[in-house]
Amino acid sequence: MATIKEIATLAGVSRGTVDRVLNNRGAVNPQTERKVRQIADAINYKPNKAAKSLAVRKKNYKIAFILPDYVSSNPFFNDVVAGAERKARDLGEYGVSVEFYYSRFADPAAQVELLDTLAHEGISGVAIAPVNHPSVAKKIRQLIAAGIPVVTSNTDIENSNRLAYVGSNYYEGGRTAAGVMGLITAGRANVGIVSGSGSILGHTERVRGFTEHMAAHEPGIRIVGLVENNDDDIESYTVTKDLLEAHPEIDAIYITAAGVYGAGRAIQSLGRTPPIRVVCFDTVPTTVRLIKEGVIAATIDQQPFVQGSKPLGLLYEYLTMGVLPKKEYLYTELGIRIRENL
Amino acid sequence: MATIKEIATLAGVSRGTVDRVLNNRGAVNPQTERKVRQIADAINYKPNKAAKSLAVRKKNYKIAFILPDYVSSNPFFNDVVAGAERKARDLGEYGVSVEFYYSRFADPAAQVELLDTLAHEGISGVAIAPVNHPSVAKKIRQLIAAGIPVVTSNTDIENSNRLAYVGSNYYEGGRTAAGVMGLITAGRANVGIVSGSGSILGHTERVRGFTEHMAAHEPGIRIVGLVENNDDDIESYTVTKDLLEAHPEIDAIYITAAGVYGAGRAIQSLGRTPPIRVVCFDTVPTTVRLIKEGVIAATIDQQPFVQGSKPLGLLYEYLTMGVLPKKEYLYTELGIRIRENL
DNA sequence: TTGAAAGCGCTACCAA
DNA sequence: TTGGTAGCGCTTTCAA
Repeated sequence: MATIKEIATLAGVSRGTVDRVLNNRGAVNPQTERKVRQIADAINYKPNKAAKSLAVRKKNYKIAFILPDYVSSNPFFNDVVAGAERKARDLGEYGVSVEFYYSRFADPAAQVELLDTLAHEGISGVAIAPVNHPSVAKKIRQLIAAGIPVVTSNTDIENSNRLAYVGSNYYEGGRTAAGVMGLITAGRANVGIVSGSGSILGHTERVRGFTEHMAAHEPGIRIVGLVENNDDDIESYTVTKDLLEAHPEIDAIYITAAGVYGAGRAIQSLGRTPPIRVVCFDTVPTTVRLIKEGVIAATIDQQPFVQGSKPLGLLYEYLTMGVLPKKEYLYTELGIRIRENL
Repeated sequence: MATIKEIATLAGVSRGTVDRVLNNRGAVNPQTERKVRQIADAINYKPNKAAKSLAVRKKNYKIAFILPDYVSSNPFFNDVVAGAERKARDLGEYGVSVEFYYSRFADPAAQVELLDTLAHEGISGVAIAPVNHPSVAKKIRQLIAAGIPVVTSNTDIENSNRLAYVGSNYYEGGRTAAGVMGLITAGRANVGIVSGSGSILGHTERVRGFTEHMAAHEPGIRIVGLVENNDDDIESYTVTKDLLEAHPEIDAIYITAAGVYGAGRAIQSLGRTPPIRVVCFDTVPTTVRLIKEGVIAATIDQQPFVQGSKPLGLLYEYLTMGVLPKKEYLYTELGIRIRENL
């Protein structure tokens, strides 16, 4: 384990000089620089992370995690928050603090203002589930330009220049759901789709991935109808019931977003034989219950815990070690869950 | 962020004393002790991990990872090794070194000797995929007694008193496979089982989990035969072929261990219609290929990467922070993989 | 352009 | 039973 001190001794310079070379700060005589670099990789120098994060502790890093305010009513986000809080505690033990903020959904102006305030209060980094609006993208670009790293979580936003996105690949999620549907129906089914909202990108992508995969690989599967539930369980219940009554031939249902419980209850109440095969997303408590009751065959999980924890981890690495995320798109894994591996 | 120094000031004692109290080293006046403890949790003291691991760096921790020597011929273990190497690199940046050892499979004496040598050479901790033999368990107990933490990976060993086990829950893996089989056959199938070896606990557990689940929940699924391939692809090819020829009624195959490629090729070569539904374990390259070709419907993944990385992480936490694993059994997740979410 | 030194929070050792 | 101090590897500041 080589250290800066060793390099300094070998090069016959001070530790400060070595530091300047290795971290490109301040000016150094090109001769010395070359010598130091050469020695550094000759002895395979790797900075000690514990020492690094101890030394920068004086900076008192503060990270903000901005979530939409509907998190409390959406059990999916419970797990995102749990992941974030867990990581926040870990980072606390390294001297970094995390604060949570909730900004009104569908109100880009409010989110922009919050970002602005945080920037002025000297926040060190930001994790955010952004409202998809150009004004938010612009504000994020400003933070980035001011040297404040930003990572998006759960939903991404274009042209924002954020460091990375941590979340689901919605299109692939749709394809995976299609694959599961193909397997459990042996390639023959009439599918009804219950989606969230046509104006939310993630939902439409999940529909697109599903239908495109079916069109390409499953000639025996027809999509016979699509309804929207606006992520509301009651609405979900009624539109699903209407859909099933209007299309008695439906023997499979694909639910792309929230409202799984409402749709599930509608399906259950009709009690069709043979039973309707249902595929949906996320592993919230009501969904677990419906899987156990045999109403839902499978659900696709998108690692909400990771969506909470990883953005904070990336910001920490960037701030204390100067390490950029390996990839711009850090997609969470698409886990297929059935009764037996819940 | 409270520090030891602050506590010392508030309590009117030295930092050394606070350290003694908080880490239970050396004797301290009960009065002082109470006072220090009280202040510590009044200001919610949490030790700084970076500082902790920097300070213990002088100890120059060395961890050994002992794997069976067949890892090189078993692609599943490539991922275990990859996970371990990745973590080893990370730990290197915190001043901890990791060395890999390969001990002959099915030779408990060799593994015992290796453990003994390492202990005498002053190893700090051991991660091991143990040979399941009482002599190995006994040696592990000795290391534990000597203060050397041991964590098992991939396979566990009874009565060894190791800190924790990181790996698959094989019984649950069998149940999950049964669940998948139930879904993709709509509950009607004649299943042939291709297992590894009746003398390897993991394999028999996967058979047990599968058959018990079928007996309890799937009246329409019959298990009509079981053959063993000894984890060899050629043997797997021939026994699978024989099984299918002896039982023309078989329309589903469950493979519990290695030899997936051989079995898959046998199934493929017979070209039955309707196609035989196949469920197996692990996501090695040949399995991926067979899934893409439509021969295998689904595979159950057991996070080999985690089996490599987590044991090292646990040992690091224990050695530098004195933190014990949260649980004794750290089961990896059972991920269902199909063509679309490989 | 460089060196010297203090300090991040914790551990460990020696002296009292 | 306690205090004082040096040191882990790195960053940062001040002076030269």
